[in-house]
This record gives sequence, C-alpha cells and structure tokens, in this order.
Amino acid sequence: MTTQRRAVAEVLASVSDFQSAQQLHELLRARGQRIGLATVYRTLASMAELGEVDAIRAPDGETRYRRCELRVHHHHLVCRSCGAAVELDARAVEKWATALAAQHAYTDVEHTVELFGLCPACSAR
Amino acid sequence: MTTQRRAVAEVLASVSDFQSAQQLHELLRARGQRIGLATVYRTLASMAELGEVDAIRAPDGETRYRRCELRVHHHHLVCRSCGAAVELDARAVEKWATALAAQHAYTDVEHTVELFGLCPACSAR
DNA sequence: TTATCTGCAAACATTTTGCAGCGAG
DNA sequence: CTCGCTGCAAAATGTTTGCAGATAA
Repeated sequence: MTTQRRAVAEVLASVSDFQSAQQLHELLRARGQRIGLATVYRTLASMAELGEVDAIRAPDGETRYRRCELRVHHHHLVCRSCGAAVELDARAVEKWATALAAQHAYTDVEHTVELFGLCPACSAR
Repeated sequence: MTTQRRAVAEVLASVSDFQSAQQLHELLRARGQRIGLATVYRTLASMAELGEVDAIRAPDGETRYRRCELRVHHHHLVCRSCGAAVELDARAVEKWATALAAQHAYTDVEHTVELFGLCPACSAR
C-alpha cells in the first residue's frame, strides 16, 4: 500500500464512470498528485487482476476502468459519450455462452459482452 | 477494383480463420503479391464497412478479420490458439441486449459479444 | 535493511496518415 | 487525362518495460 496506490483507489472512488488510464492519470495530476502514467497503468493492471476494478475494452481499442461494485462476474451497458455505466445481470448470457461452448466442444472459454450506447442524458443533447 | 483489392479478397477466401491484418499481409507477400501493409489495412477497413468481412477485437487488442458467410449481424466463438471460428446465431443475445438498452433508456446501442476458447483440436494438444 | 514500488524515458505494437507517383477507367 | 489507389516512411496512439533511485515494512 503506497501513496500512489491509495491515490488511484481514491480517484476511482470519486468517479462513477469508466475512465481510461490516461484520463485517470490526468485526474490525479489535476488533484495535485505526483504520479507517473506508468504507475497508473501498473496499478490498474494489478487491481484488475485482483478483481478490484472492472476493465473493458472500448470499441476504439482503449481500455477503460472503473471500481466495481459487484465482486462477481458481470457485464456493462456503457455510455459511449460520457462513460456512465450500468452493471448488468447477465445470467442469461452466461448460460448461453456456456451452452454454445459445450456444443462446439470448445474448452477454456471466456467471453466478452459489452453494450455501448448513449445514456439518457447524452441522448438528450 | 484493383489488383491489390482482388488479392486481399483472395487470401480471405483461402483461409477460414480469423487473421490479423499483419498476418494477412504476410500471407500476401508469401504468395508473391507486392502489396503494402497500409493498403491491407485500408482495404480491410473498407471491406469491414461494407460488411464483406467480419472484424473482431481479440483480447490482446489486435483486430482480426475473416470473410463472413452470413451477411447478417452475428457473433463468434473463436479459438484463442489457432483462430478457428464458429459463427453463432445470437438471436437470444440480440433480444437481451435490446431489452436491456430500452430498460435503461440508452439509445443508439451497439454490442460486442465474442467468445474465446480452445477449439477441440487445440484442446487435445 | 531489503524487497517492492515509482518515475522517467525509451521501447513496442498496432494502426493511421501525408504525399508523391502509379494505374484504372 | 484525371481521380482514386498504392507504397513508403513517418507519425500517432495506447501500453509496456528497463533501470536507477525512492519508499514502505
């Protein structure tokens, strides 16, 4: 537990939307935190591995992070404009994925399921 | 319709798995085709826009392409090792996605649904 | 003290772009 | 002939890594 690690945890707590590593880095620097971009990446990577944050890959290839509420596996409906996100209960999809994998004899299956759209607020604009 | 464009279409026809732009470029050069990597990227981008190829983003961030059989929207179960892929009928998921988007008042929704695993052949190894 | 973490800058990988020249129509 | 396509190399982007110095325990 270092100063920087705590700082990253704090920004994550202060925002409710998905942010890229670079955005988080800027937020940290804006708050006066002295922290390197590499550290942000390293910290986020380790937090993601520990399941402390959600990481999703946006359509443009950026990876975005958010502290996750649910500690169980789940998916998101993310606003493409502001990053606001809803965590989804995807039991139906899980079952579907598992069944299909079995049907085609694929093993060691993981899945990517993300929805991107415009949230009500951004739609209005 | 240029020589290069035709060449790209041909390699795509000759392979049945998802390949990265770079892999396709190598295949083309191996066949003796003189073609630049940039052209491959440009051609694939335009083909993807026309719906002539499927483009999926692998977990490692690479985009991989394959000529698609079905001209309708669909998803894939892709072998993480060899790239072999099964096209999936995902009507159930479509409905799920649409319903959730409506429920949360998100508009202009698109979705990413891909399964990655090991195909029977690669599992055996 | 010691193992770990950090910052910086350079390295990387993939994809995009500027521009002069080639080629299809 | 003319406009679009191509090739090359350079640039842009997002992310990772090597290494020396700082820091937590």
